[in-house]
Amino acid sequence: MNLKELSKILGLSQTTVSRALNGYPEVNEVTRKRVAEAARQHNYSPNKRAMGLATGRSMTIGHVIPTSTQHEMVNPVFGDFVAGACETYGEFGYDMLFSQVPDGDQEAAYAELLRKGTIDGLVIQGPKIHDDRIGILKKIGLPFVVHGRASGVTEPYSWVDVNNKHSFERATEFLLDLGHKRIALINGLEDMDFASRRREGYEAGLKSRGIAPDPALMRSAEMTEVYGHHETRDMLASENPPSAILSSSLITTLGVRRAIEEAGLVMGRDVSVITHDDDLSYLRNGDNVPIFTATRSSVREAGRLIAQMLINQIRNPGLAPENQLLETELVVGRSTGPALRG
Amino acid sequence: MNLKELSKILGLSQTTVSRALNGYPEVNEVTRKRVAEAARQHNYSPNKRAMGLATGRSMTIGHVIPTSTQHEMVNPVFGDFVAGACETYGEFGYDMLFSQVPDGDQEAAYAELLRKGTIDGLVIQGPKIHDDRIGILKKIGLPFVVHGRASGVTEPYSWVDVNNKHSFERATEFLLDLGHKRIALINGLEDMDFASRRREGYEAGLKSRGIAPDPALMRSAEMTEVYGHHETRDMLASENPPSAILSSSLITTLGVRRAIEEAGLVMGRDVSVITHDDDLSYLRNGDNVPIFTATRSSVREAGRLIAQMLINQIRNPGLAPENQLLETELVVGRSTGPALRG
DNA sequence: GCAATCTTTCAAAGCGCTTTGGATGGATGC
DNA sequence: GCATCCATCCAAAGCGCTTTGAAAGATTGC
Repeated sequence: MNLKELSKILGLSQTTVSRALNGYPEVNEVTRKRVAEAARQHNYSPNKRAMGLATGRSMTIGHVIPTSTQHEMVNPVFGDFVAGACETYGEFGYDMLFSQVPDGDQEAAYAELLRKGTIDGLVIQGPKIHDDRIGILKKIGLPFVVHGRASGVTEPYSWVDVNNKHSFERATEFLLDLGHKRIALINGLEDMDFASRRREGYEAGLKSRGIAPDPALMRSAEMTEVYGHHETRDMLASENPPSAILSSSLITTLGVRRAIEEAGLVMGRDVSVITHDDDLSYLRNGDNVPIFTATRSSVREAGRLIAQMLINQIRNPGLAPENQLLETELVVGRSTGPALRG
Repeated sequence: MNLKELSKILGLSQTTVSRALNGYPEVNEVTRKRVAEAARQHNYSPNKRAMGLATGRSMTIGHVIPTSTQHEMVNPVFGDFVAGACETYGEFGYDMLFSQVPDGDQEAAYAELLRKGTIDGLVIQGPKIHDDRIGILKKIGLPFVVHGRASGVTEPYSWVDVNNKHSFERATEFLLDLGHKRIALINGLEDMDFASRRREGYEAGLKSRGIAPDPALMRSAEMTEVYGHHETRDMLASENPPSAILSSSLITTLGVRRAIEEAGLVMGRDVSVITHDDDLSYLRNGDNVPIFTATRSSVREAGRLIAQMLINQIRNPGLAPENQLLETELVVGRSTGPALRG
């Protein structure tokens, strides 16, 4: 069932039927109703490819699969982020398309995506401090929104980001207020922008109380459970172990807890822990009482917001880049307590 | 730059250029080279929508976002599965498209996906024992492959599944061999096919040694960390606690461990634990020494296999449904040990 | 009552590609 | 020398939709 057949059945031209279905004004309300009814009855829905060809829009938004090339790791945040974005896309009639863009020739890959006409816009995840992709996309002229920011990029572009610096500064001060002096940071890879900002926040927090950051307490790597375990064990076994740990991801923090318990210590008493919590649907931070004290920000909600911003950018081509900074919520759980007197 | 312009530049017809680029035989090797060179030089790549319209194929494969409606949970396995599938799609020139299909009118939604011509095939995830989707898709005639099986569906269809029953039977026997008599099962939702099969395996293992399954030791819910913690705490506090636990997902198992440690017990000594491990990239089961004894099967690899099977089905329309049963590997870690003499 | 103006409808062109059904010309066979 | 065949190329139709420009009919103003 296509437009031609449907219009033949109705005894109308394709023009009229198309206009009736797309809500154009120059069509009688009576015929519009008739058309709508017939379309439903005959199970007609317009062919997207043909529509795209005729309009030049594909009603599809691209996402690039965020695999870290180093360990081919998929970001655990991915699923929830996508679910959030997808919700919004659905509302506005957009589909979501994934590609794997080879790390080598990114520019060519993006340009091809545009030329091929497969997508109307793109979401960029996991930006590094100096991220080439932003410049490339601006040059190409493909609408895009970044999930996060790239501090090294000065030209304006659209982004939605968590206020990572402030968030970790506040968490650090919270620990300082509890009397902790030796606070460790188990961070993500610090060429990633979010991780770098968290570190800045951490250091700013320490400096505000006149404490110099100790390199021995600052770790950076891909945020796995094993990593959290390894670094924590290492630091706890050192001569001057930390009394508190700030961790960049809930998964890493599970490893932190494992190491604390293996060392025969009690979390929240012997060692305080604050984690960032992306509010993943499959990994909640406890139910009623939070397991960990955490800086929380829903990545699913971020997905929704980014989708909205991108659709807005696509629909209004001349629009200036938009930005949105999300504050985290500091949730106090049972993993933090006052520093023990040494 | 489109076909028309390119052919004008080359002084050839669109037909010839198109054929040269698509590898048809009726074109001189010399001109083919010339065309290929010009295409590269002018950055030409064919418009996918136009191609799709002309060929009737969209070179796009659909995935439906697997949100459990109950808690709107995104399956943690999602990211890695998608990454695996995407790899294979990329190799064969397919794109990957996501939609959220409303739970209510699935049939209509699938039929529309087909009619709209957005996708050439579909991957179904998370099948329940009685899954309507399979019947619907067979009726509609859209090629598809199921990740998992639906025991309640008798007609043939293509699937790739883990041998869940055998896997859990073997795990149960492994625990029995260690002398454990009271073995708990912390399972996923048992209307899900995989969970139901795992339970069958668990019960078969017990029965082979003449042990009757104890309903008090069998739990079923969505596989979160909190769930694992809750059920384990509950069972350990009971009059007749289990000495071993079989858990359906690594994330749940993290909760199991937390409860064991909170109870002041040592995992692997006081309570043995075996988990299923999907080999997620962001949640490895330890590095050298596995943390948990586990039944392991890479969900990323499953993604690759399913993508291959689906592409095969799409390319050979008459083909009979294919099936592939993957065996898990039993990895022995530090979470299991001999039963203590009561 | 007739020109002017709306309202409603339509025919046809075009989006960029593939593919059918020739055309052309040189090589081949007899 | 003529018919036949093959290799190579092309013009044009068609995929299913949107959209431009025009036409037909209804309504209005004077």
